[in-house]
Amino acid sequence: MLNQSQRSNASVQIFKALADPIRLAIIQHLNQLDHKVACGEVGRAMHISKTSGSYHFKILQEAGLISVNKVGREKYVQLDRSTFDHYLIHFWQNL
Amino acid sequence: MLNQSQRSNASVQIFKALADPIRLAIIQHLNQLDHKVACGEVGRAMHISKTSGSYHFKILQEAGLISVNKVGREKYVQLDRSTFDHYLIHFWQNL
DNA sequence: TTAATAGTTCAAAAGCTTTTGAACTATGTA
DNA sequence: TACATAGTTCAAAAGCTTTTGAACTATTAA
Repeated sequence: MLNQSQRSNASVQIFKALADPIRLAIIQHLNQLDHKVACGEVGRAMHISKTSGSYHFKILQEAGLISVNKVGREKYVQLDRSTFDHYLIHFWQNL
Repeated sequence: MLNQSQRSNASVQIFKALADPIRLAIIQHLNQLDHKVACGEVGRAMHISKTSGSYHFKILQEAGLISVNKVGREKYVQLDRSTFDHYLIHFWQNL
């Protein structure tokens, strides 16, 4: 039988990124704000350590669920709604 | 910080169920057939052991992504599209 | 009966994910 | 300059998921 990477594809990566309570809470928070916000500020609102925040934002970014831009020492993040649309809203078309 | 079960909720369970290449392949297969089919038949089509099949169907069922009915010694499964609609198609409304 | 088939359960092993704290880079401020 | 702040990286530990084969239940067929 095939191993993880042999079967892996983009949908699996998206759903793994969504399959975590902290990351869903981050998404909910970013959705409510609906504008760019610094990682640290979000992390503080989630009551997680900065290391843990860094880890979760990386997973969301690699899945294409957030877009990122760095300004000075701060990293601003924002939802990338086109990815949600593609994999969730149009799930059956894309399967 | 909270542990897994303290944060867990239904969306996380759904996305965990979707976050696996074998289970996505099963969903794809059931979607194409669009009628009841026995677990064993699906498992054979996926080239997985029956133990592994039993494990994956349990996860899909507990997430509410499939409905199940047993006839004799066979267990027939079918997609529950209302769950997909609720958590994927209406993702933002439900967040 | 006996044997075959569909599926489940169990515990162990293998594999993957998440958290942690310390050490780090880079930028901004006094 | 020195110090503070935002975020990253690393390795180890803790925790969770998946696969495996053997043993099991229940049903069907010869």
